[in-house]
Amino acid sequence: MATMREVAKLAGVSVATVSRVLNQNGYVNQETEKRVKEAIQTLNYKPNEVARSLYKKSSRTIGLIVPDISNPFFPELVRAVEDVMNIYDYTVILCNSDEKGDKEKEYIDILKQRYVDGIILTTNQLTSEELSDINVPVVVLDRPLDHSFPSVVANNYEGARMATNYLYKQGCRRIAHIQGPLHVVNALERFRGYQDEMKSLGLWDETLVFIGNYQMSEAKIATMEALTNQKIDGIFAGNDVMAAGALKAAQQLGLRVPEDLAIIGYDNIPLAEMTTPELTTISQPIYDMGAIAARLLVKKIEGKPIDQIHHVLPVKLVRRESTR
Amino acid sequence: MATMREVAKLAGVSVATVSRVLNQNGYVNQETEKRVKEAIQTLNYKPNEVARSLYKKSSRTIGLIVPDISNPFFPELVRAVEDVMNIYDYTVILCNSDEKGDKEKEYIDILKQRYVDGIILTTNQLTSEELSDINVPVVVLDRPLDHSFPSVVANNYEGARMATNYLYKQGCRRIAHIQGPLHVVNALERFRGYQDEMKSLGLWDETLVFIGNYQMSEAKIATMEALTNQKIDGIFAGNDVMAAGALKAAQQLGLRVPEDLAIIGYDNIPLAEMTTPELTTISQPIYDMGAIAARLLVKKIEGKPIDQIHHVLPVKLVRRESTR
DNA sequence: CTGAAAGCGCTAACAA
DNA sequence: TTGTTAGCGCTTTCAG
Repeated sequence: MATMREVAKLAGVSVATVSRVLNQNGYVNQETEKRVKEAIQTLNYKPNEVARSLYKKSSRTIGLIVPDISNPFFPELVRAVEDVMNIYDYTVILCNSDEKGDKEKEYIDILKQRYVDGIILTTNQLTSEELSDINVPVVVLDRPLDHSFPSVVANNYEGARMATNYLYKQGCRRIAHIQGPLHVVNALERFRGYQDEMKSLGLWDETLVFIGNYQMSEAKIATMEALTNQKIDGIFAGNDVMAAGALKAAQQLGLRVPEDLAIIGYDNIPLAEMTTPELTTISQPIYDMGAIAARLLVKKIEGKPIDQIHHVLPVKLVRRESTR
Repeated sequence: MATMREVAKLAGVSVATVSRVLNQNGYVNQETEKRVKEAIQTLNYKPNEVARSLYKKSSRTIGLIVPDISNPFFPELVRAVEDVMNIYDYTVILCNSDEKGDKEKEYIDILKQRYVDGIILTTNQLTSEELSDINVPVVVLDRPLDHSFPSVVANNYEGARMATNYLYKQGCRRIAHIQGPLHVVNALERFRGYQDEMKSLGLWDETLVFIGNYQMSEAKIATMEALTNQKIDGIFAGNDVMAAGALKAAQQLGLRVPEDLAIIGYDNIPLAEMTTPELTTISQPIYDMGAIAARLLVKKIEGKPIDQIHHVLPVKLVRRESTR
């Protein structure tokens, strides 16, 4: 890797001049500019980003903290963030927090030590007080915190009501809910949406609620148990992975889906089209969420005006085969 | 963020001394060491990694280039790499190449500009000549290149023979193959394994081979067509995603799986357990592959001796419900 | 329009 | 055992 000094020498100018043509700031003679550009070409010079970062206190890098990239909801989100950041010439450091506040904090420190220009957080173990002294632009994605940071979330509450109501309209009256971990805000909101809808339908019964922890295996076990002990004709699962688990349980018990039991998931991850029957689900604009968050972060970093701080994206029902 | 100078001032010593206690090199008085440590504590000092990188020409960061994180094979691989790198205090920059040589090259340049200490490549668009002047430690993962770089791959050829032979032993005689994109080395090897096994079984017939491009939808369409035009009693799909597509096609045509048609996939991604029937598949130790590659890279970076340069990990057959 | 020089925060000789 | 100094490669005043 050639250095700027070498380019300068070859072009017969000072490093300051090279820097000027590189960053297109300051005045520089047409002639010299051409010579410098040639030198850059022949040496295949690429500026050293580390040196640049040290001076600028900014690294054209952002941190992206997700709970776990192997959770099928996140790959698309991560991809979207990477795509957008790539357009703006930022690089992304990926961090898996496993929903642990400690790991999140640790990563935030590590990222700050590297002069990241911003952080996208997909997590909510940290309170906003703990984040208050972070002094790096932050955008919160998928997991709302409070109103102190720009955020991009989908309308979990509405989606849950929509799902529950759809099952009702399909004729279900004993509608169970398999809930995700309630310390995860969106799981809580989905539960609330379900609860409110059931109440307004006059169908609320707390024994219809089960814990699935966003895991297929746990959801399957919980569903097995629920289905054998209760009369249930519809299930609203807190995510698609749990819906797949519920589907398995139903099939194992010899129930027909959707005839005997309707199932609806949440997220619309690729898996939802791969099961048989395919899953009816609430679709979140996952890619858009990531892309919007990334754009928001870039604007914050560059100090550009932000028209809207909090984005609540609409969700929609995708009818497939697991409901009538 | 406090700087070293501030720590030095507070402790009443020179920055050199602070550096010494920080890096535990050189001699330093017990007393002063204590004072320095206190100062570090009270200021909550964290060394500036960028400055450190500039001097050391090393950033405790590695680049991980994958084709596409949304392809369900990669999240687990990425997770493994991140986990291991995290243990050794390295940070990972994620790059999606979409199998494009240009993007790969571009990312490699960007990574080098940032003084990454190493790169893990999960791709094979670049020839080893193009990579020869890279002068950064590289480990090749999942997609073998040639023998110039350390590599970690699973035994694709054996896996394919195993899958094909298993279908044969289950009584299948007209065994089709849905192949992945042949410019992807592992897809090619799986095809070769299938071909060789079919030949040695005396069953080889080139009209039994279809293109699925590692995509569910394409595999579904190809299977539909194949199934209506041909007599086929077994399908070996180049990956699980395509196996899921084949399964859908079969079900849509009213074929029973595995009774009328046996299907076997490849990869053993989580999806394989979510379909009904669950997919019999060839299991690759995905997490291990990532972890071994990461360990290999760390050893290369730290100049430690490497006992084995090329790792070909064994695969195994996982019997589930899509075969008899 | 251009160059010299200082400095981003850290590390590693070299002296003391 | 400690401080001084130079320098990693770049950017930006400040003089010319």
